[in-house]
This record gives sequence, structure tokens and C-alpha cells, in this order.
Amino acid sequence: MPKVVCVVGPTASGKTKMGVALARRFGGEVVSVDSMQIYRGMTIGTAAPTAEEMEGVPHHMIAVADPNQSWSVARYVAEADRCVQDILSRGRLPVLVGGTGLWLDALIRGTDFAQGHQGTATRQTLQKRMETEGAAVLLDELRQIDPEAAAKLHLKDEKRIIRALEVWQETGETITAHDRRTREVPPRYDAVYIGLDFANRQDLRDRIDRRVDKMVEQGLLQEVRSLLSAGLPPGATALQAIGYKQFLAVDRGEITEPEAVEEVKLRSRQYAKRQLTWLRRNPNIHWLFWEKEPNFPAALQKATEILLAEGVS
RNA sequence: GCCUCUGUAGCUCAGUUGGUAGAGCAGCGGACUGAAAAUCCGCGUGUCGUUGGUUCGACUCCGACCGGAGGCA
Repeated sequence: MPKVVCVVGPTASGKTKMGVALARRFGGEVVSVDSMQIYRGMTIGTAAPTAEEMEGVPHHMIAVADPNQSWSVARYVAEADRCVQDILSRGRLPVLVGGTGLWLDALIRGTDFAQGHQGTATRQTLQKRMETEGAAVLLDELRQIDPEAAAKLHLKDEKRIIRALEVWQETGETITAHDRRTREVPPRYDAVYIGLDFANRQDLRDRIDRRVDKMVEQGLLQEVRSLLSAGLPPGATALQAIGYKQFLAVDRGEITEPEAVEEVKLRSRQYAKRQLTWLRRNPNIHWLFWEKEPNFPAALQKATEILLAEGVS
């Protein structure tokens, strides 16, 4: 099984810098695993690495998608896996860097997602039924065909109720059966994980706040405006990104800039918390914790030792 | 100086016709297989401003004091 390195952690934990440094040390290339950095024209708000920050290391899966078209996990995995394969074929080390947990896991495991996605007639019909008939009706319907899935879903979890029914309608297989089958296939890569986080949650929060202030200084509002001038559809996934959503409201005059800044900080730390929840269940992560004053050289040294011990070369 | 209102969870507030209190937000924990920076679930003990008094019992009634807001001088 090919070996790959993964640098994970909540937003603003220093993944980008660590990823570049490890890629340089081990002769690797970075593959971004970020559901928003894939869109073009969103560099400031997603804190995508600049050419300078890349330090000459090739980066993949950043600014590869038109924000007009919304990507999905499946689309990402297909494209990103091509990058990983290509890097491996050239004898180099793939360094996967990013905070989108589901996407990383799917890429490592080679998850085969069932048919059906945003915008199809099946999905739209189900969404309409959800509005008119209500979640109880659809959940009942799901219970008839896939009681196991229905038992796990809360009445309010409309998105997943719709998806479960959609998989059944599109493929004739229940989502429970599909998931069980895909979980059985062995992972595609042997991943070595380096996790970055702050020992003290408050320090992460401070770091997030500072980063948001910096984004605003760098012209987040301008970036949102130029994104809008490209004529994005209202439901575009790109506009759901933290920062963009709030500054879109500023552009419309619905909230003030200071209000937006506070909201972005709040959403960012809540997001960081969710990222940590996702990562915690992965027992294979080698965590490195920053103290108040991050000591990068020491952390890089530690990470290097871990990778060497894990057989990365 | 006088009068009125006000002081309850980190914040905004509700409430108890006297039997020691509850929402929203925040926060914390969890879930997560084609929207994932999305979506969803769970968790509420706090000197009820302080201090006296009345009472079997006060956060709830009365007094004083200390904060805050407004009004009259």
C-alpha cells in the first residue's frame, strides 16, 4: 500500500506551513484537502497558500474549480486521487494537507459513493416532498425500505433522510447496504497522520480572531465582490464558506462590517470545534500541541522524527 | 439631595400569588459515506447585588446599603 503523509488539524492550526516544510524535507508535493480552497477566486477568505508560502513546493487541488459549479466529495476524491497517483508515479511523496475531514477520509479509503447528487431530478423531487409532506412522511417511507438507516436518523436531519431515499431510488440498494459494502474494502493508502492543535483552546481562538482581522485587512470584502461579479448562483456551495457568507450580507447592506467580523470569528471557532470532533475518533493521528508561542522548528523536528519512525522516506 | 425603574447562568432576559429557578445565544461534548467551512443531536447549580428583618421556610414580602438607568431639583 503506497504511503502518504496527512497534515490535519482545526482551522488556523498551522497546517499549511507544516505541510510545505515536510514536503521539502521528504521530497513531496502538497495535495490540498479543503472543500473551499478548490474554488477559484477565494484565496483570502480560505487562507489558501500564496506562491511565497508554497516555497516552490508544487500544490494541487487549489483553485481548480469554477465557483459557479458546486463540487462534491465524490468529485473531489476522483480528481485528487489522480493527483496522488501522479505524484506517486513520479517517485515523490504525497503530502495531504487540509481540514475537511470527510474528504480526507474518503480519499484515503477510496470511498465509493453511491449515485445521486445535488441538482438531480430525484433530489429536487425529494426536497419538494420534504417541504410539502414533511420529514415524518419521508422518514416513515425510509423505515419501510431501510429500517436501520431510519433508526439512526433524527427527524430533523432532513438532508440525510433525503440522501438515504435518494440512494435507494437511484441504485435500488439501501444506503445501509452500500455503506457496509464500501467499508469492507481496504483503504487505498497507508496514511501517516500529523495532527496540529493548541494545548489551550483559548489560544486557538485568539489565533483565529487575528487571522480573521488579517483577512479583512487583506480585502475580503473586495474578494467577495469580485466573486459575485462572476455571477454566482445564489445556492452556490462556494458562498456557504465562512467569511464569504457574512461579507455577502455586508455587500447587500444587511449587516455592518464589524458585525460580520464578529460572526466570522464565531463561525470559525465553531467550525474548528467540529473539525476536532471529527479528528478525535481517528486513533492514528500523531498530535503535536502548540503552546502560546508556537515553536515551529521544534514541531517540525518532532514531525520529521515521527515520519521517519513510520517508515516515510 | 429627592423620586421612579432596575440588579437572576459568560451575555440578553423570563419566572416563582413565599416551599432555593428556566429559555435563547455563547460554551462544552457527540454524530457525520455525492451540499461537509454544510447538516444534525445532546448537556443549564447559578452566593437569584449585599445585609438585616418578618416567616416553619425568602430568590420571591419589608428596611437599609451598594451598583446601573431615567426623571425632578
